[in-house]
Amino acid sequence: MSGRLEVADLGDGDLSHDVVEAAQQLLGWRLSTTFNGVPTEVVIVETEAYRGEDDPASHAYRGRTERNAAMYDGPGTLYVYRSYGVHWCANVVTGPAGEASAVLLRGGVPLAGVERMQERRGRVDHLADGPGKLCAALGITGEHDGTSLRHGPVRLLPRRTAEPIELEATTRIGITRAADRLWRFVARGIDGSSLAPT
DNA sequence: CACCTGATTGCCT
DNA sequence: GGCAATCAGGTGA
Repeated sequence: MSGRLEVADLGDGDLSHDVVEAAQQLLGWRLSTTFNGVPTEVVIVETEAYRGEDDPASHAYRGRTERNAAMYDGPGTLYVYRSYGVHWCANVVTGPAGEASAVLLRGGVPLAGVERMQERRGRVDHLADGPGKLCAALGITGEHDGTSLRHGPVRLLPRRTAEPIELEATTRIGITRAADRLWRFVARGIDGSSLAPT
């Protein structure tokens, strides 16, 4: 479904508010890892909101399981799951605490450590333009599930610019239940060239 | 560029 | 046992 254009609130970095709002505000934020002394970083340009046990498309829809336990750990937790038995996908858990809501990080634009990402991906382009690719580029795996995005090995960093971000809201990708909600958000006009690498 | 398909494995019914 | 919050490579317009 085609979407509608909006402008994201800048937000305050507080992940405890509603997951749909958080999904929009996370656009322009950065995700970084440093393994073996080599930093890699992307700017987030595509997200999807999954609203806890109320959302038929959420992994938490049928309550807590071993896989989705990190979703119940509260805002700022990283939830990583395996998709289609092959890929890792990363989520930012949001509030309210215990609601088990999370924002799936569906795409990023490389900002730093591009050579390392190219090694991990085994190619030079399309490094992080998909949820599985984003994790592969940053070296995020299931061993990072449940870690803190503020203090852990995978860090969420505030956006650098105060410019409002223009975004498109569309239906979520690859799901069958609750497929009509416009809870996918794609940032427009971010290509990484205007943001200096760390 | 749009659409189609095989690969691959863990999770839940 | 069926399905899934995907990816990459192929085909054809």
